[in-house]
Amino acid sequence: MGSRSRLTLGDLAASLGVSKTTVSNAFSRPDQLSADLRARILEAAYAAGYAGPDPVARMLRTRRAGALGLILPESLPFSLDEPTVTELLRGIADACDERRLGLLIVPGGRDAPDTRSISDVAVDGLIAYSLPHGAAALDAAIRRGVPLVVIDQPRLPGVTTVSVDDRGGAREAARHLVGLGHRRIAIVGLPFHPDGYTGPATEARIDEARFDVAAARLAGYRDALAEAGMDPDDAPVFECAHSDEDLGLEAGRHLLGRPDRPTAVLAMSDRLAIGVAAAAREARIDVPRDLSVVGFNDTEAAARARPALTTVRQPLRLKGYAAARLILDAPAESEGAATSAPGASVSGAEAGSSASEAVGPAGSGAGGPRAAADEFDLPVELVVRRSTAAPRRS
Amino acid sequence: MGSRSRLTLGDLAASLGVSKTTVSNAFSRPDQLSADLRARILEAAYAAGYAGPDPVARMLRTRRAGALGLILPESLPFSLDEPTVTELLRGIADACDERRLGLLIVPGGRDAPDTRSISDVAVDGLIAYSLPHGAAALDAAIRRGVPLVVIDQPRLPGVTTVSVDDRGGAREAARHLVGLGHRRIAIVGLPFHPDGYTGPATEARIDEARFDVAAARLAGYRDALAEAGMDPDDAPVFECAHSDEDLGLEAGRHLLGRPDRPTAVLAMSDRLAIGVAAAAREARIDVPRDLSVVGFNDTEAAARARPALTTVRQPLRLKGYAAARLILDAPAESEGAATSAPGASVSGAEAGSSASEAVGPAGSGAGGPRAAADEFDLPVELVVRRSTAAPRRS
DNA sequence: ATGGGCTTCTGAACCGGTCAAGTAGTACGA
DNA sequence: TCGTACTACTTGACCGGTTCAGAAGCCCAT
Repeated sequence: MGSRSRLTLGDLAASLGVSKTTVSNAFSRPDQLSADLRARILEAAYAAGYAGPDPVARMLRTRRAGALGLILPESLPFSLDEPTVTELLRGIADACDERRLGLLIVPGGRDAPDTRSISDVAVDGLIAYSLPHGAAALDAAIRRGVPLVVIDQPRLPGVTTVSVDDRGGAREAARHLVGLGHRRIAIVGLPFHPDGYTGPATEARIDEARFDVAAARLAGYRDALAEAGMDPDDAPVFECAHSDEDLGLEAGRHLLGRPDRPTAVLAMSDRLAIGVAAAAREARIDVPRDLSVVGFNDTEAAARARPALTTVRQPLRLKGYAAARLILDAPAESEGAATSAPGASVSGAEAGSSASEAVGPAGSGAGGPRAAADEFDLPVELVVRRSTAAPRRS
Repeated sequence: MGSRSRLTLGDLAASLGVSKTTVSNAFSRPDQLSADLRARILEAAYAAGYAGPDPVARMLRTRRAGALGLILPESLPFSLDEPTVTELLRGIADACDERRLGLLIVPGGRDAPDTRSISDVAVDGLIAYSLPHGAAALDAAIRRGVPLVVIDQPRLPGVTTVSVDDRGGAREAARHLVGLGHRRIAIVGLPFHPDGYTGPATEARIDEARFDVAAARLAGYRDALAEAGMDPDDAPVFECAHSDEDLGLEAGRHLLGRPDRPTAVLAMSDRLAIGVAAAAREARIDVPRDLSVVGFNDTEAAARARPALTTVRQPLRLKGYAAARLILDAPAESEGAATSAPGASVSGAEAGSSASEAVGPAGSGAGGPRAAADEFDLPVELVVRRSTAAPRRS
């Protein structure tokens, strides 16, 4: 009784007649004191209702927070609908669980100017996912000083980046259609800008795209169209503010209503593709006989769709895992016994050794012992299912 | 140059010839210094690459972590499959976003003896979801000293609890079947114990159930059976280790293969119910003509199922929101202008006022100004769809 | 006896901020 | 001319641990 303030390690030490250090050791370094005394201390602590050293005080001294921070492009309630995000989360959580680290989802509007939440959070590292180019949050994350890995964002000098070969995957997807004989191909895009716009994408919006994924995939599509001798700019692009079935439906209605109806649609996500297929069904256009549809990501829904969706598979979970591992392996870690990752091993992403992995545009430094390579592109793979076929003779 | 250590607020102050306090104020209390000086400080900070006060040091002094901790019954990769968890997460995130708080997912096996992760995490409050009775994690959470709210767990004296009326909902579900004329009713249960067991539930497992939800729902089912003059113990109970379609399928196969095939199944979750329906389809048993199936939770899948699932709706998102609000409103907060919650308002869960809401078994204290009531039961509602019908005359 | 090596425990500095109280300096009203 | 009030800034304690460099005691070989 008496003092109303919480019990501290010091109080406990005093009441036991030992030093703070010893009590501290009882909790954190059992080998530094006799088993006897330790038992006595723990017992007294328990009896007094002392739950152990204050985590924040400990963090301050040890400089470790025991958690990774994750910055998402949308608020969590929204993001949980997005299979790409949940898969990514699983991958990150895999890595966190291995190390018994917490996963802290950083609050706040992502393209908002207020970045307090990012500088105010106690984490050992930050992962930023699919932030728009130039986002204030990204700046704050960089300045924050903790190890940072960005996923699906434009390369920034000095910032470790994890992505997949979006452009290559998109190119494969488009080549697939071109190879089947399609010449009237429309594109349904992920957002180029974080402004909520849905509608035909103007060339200006595309040129100044702030979302890397949309830009890269579009570039890949156009690569293939150009290869085939077509004018890439002829393919109409319908931009959707989010990746969801409803907007895909809207895009599909728009594109299928055009006079020179496309014979194939390249959608930048499975959800959009599924929406497009729904629009086709609505208009009694058969997929794939009268319309081929290609998605992206190869989420579960793609295989379940009817017809099953041709799409581009990307290793989403691995992407999350790799990002987390890159942060966790970044600082010290003498690379000793490789007992860390049971099972999975980030393909080509094991830090160190092959700095040849770095393909950064602006050659990132003089190749010296720069801790880790700073760009990792995971492979993608075209998965051909039943939603694509040769166009009918017209 | 020189010192290799990170720049601190003190360094900055020294280099500017002002006091630490003033620099601190420049960041955290703009009104405490002249705009001029503030601008100069911020500029110098920016130039020096100082990202703002160290969050951990700040936390130590202010005793606020800016984050809520969430303890889940399973690891995150697993939990993300579970619609009940994601809905709950949304609700919690809603509340966190309102207050710009982070959401920290606490790592570690939930029924594991190692609770370090819980005492080592920097949070302003903890939410524990559906932990088994007697879990070490729960103990640790209680001892931790921060505000704690448990969801879907047995009432514990002094611990704020948020649940829904599981028993009442289950009772309604069973009454519905009884009312339709069913007499041979089987039950497919959520786990009673965290031991991974799947199979017929022995009476011993049920009596010592460690998961409150399963126990409460079973009790509700049995209430209704008893009301109808049936022996509640006659209804076979098949326990599933997790709530998923595959185990529901397994349960269905088991129950439908019995000599005295049930005419109806009460499943403790929609996913289990959907699995049971799949088993029926497999055995060419028509739902609802030859078998009625009732789920629980009313997740999205229930409405989408074919036939659409009769189920018990519970406000999952609200449950999460309410839990978070109870934590956030727990300590100070002078209840001034109610500008806090835009839109939503926890029905019956606004702290303060009606302490009559408290129905705790062990009268929680002498009714004095005990900050908040400590039990909140949200309502549930039976939703009748197409998966239930009267049994055929046999 | 002497001294090295161990185990066990202590004292004071430190982690990087925030807070309450206090000191100047200036303005205002009587 | 003084008291009051307010603004702009400073001082020193404090948040609750951990860490590093010893000190004290003990065992054992030399």
